[in-house]
Amino acid sequence: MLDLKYIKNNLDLVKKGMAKRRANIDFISLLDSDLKRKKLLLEIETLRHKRNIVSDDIAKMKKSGQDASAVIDRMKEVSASIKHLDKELSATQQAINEFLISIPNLPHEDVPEGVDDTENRLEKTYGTLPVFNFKPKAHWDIGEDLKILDLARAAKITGARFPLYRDSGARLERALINFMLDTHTTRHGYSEILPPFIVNSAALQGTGQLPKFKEDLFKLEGWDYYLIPTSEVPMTNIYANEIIDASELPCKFTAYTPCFRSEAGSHGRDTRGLIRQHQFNKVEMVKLTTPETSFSELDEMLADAEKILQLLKLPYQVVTLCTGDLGFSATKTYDIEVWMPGQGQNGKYREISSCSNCLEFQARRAGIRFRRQGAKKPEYVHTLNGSGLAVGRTFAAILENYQQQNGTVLIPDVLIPYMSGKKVICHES
RNA sequence: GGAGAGGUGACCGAGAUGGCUGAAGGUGCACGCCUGGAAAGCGUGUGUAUCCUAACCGGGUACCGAGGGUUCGAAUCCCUCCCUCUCCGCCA
Repeated sequence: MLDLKYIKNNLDLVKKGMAKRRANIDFISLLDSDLKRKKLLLEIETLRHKRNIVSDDIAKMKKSGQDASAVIDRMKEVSASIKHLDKELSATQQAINEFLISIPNLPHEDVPEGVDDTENRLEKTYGTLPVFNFKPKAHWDIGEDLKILDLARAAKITGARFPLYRDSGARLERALINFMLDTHTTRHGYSEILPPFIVNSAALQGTGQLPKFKEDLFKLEGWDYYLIPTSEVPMTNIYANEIIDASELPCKFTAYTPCFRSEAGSHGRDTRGLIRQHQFNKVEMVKLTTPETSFSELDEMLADAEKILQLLKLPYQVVTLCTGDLGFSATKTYDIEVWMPGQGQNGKYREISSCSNCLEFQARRAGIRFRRQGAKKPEYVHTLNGSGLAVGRTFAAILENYQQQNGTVLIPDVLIPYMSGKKVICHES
C-alpha cells in the first residue's frame, strides 16, 4: 500500500501513475476522509487529555476523603462523547484503510506504458532456437505418448487442470525442483525455506492478493485459511510485523512449494497441457532489501532465474512488463519467456518466470521494517519476488525443446545426475 | 479431543485488593567519564504509532497476545478469540 502522506504530498504524481495503469481512482473521498479523521482525532485526544487529568483529581479527592460524585457525573458525559466520537473515528479510519489497501503500487518510471502484454518491452533474447526436421509436438502429446503425464486420469481424480506425473515424468519434475533449489542455495546464496502451503488472510493481505483478488484463491471452507497461490506469500511474510536488524539485509529466501490458483476468468485459455493448472510446482525466490539496493537486487534475481534456463540450455527472452500487464503489488516486473516449439503453429515464447520489485508496498502492508545501525526510526524494507522457475512449465519446455523424432526426450546434461544417470526418456513399459 | 499453565519493552522479570506504571529491577545495547589500552567501575540514554509544531526539540494521545465490555479511570475485573507450554488420549 502507498503511504497516505506520500499520496497527499504528491497527488499529481500518484494520479499520473494510476492513470498509466488504467486504474481509475477517486482521491477526493480519500482526502475528505483524512481531513475528517484529523478533526476527530484532535477532538478525541483533547477530551481524553481532560479525562486523564480529571481522573487523577478524582483519585486524589477520594484519597483525601472528599466527595467526587459531582465530578464523576461530569466525566460520565465526557466519556460518553469520547465513545461516540471514537466510533465515528474508527469508521473513518476503516474507510481510509480500505481505500489504501485496494489501490495498486505505482509503476516505476522505467516501465513502458501500455494496455496489455503486446506492449511489453523486449529486453533480450538468449540461446538458439532448436531446429527440427520433423513437426515438433506439444508437450501434452509427448507426455501422454511417453506415459509420463496422465492428465486424463488426473481429471478423473480431481477435475480439469490438475497434473498427474508418472514414472520418469514424476522423477523429472522432482529432479527439476532439486536442481533449482540446489542452484539457488549453493550457487546464488539463498537460504532454503519450506513454508506452510496454507496461509491466513493477514498474510495474503500483506503481499497484496487480498482483499482484491479473492476469486483467484482457493479458500478452505470454514477456515480463515487459503491454499497458497505462490510461496511468495509465506516467504515474504516471514518477518511480518517485525523490525529486523540492517545487518540481516538482504534476506534471500528460496522455496519449493506447490501453488494453487483458481484461474477464475481464464476459462478456455491454455486448456491443454501443463501451462495453466490449478495446482503446479514452483521454486520461488524472495528478497528483503534496503531501499537503495532493491533495483540492483532485482537485476540479480533476474540473472539467478535466467541461470536456470541457461544451465538447462533452454532458449528464452526477457521482457519488461508494461503498465497494463503489471501486477498489483509490483512497481517493475521482468518476465522470462521460454521458447516452446510445440506451441501454436511454429512455436511460442511462454512465461516461465516473473521477477518483481514491490518497493515498500508489501512491507508497509505486512509491517516489515528494519533499523539502520544507530538510526532511531525504523524504515520499511523493499520486497522482491521471482520465480526460479515455474517447474511445470519448465518440464513442458524440456519436453518440447528436447524431443526427438522417435518420440523420446533427451534429458538436459545438468539434470542427468538428478535422474540417476538416465539420459533419455523412452516409452515407459 | 480431555486436563492444566501462561502470553508485559531487544531479552529476563516485577506488577494480589483497578488510580501518580509506558510500565520497577536486572541484562543487553549506545554515548560519555575513567585507563597507556582493555576489563571492572561511574554517569547518561535506550519501544512503536499517531496528532499539534518549521522541527528526528517540546507537548498530547494510544498501545502490556487480539477484539469487545464494565468503570470517572484497566496491564490489572468480565467476555470472546488467537498463540505458546505441560500431561493424557489419538494420529502421520
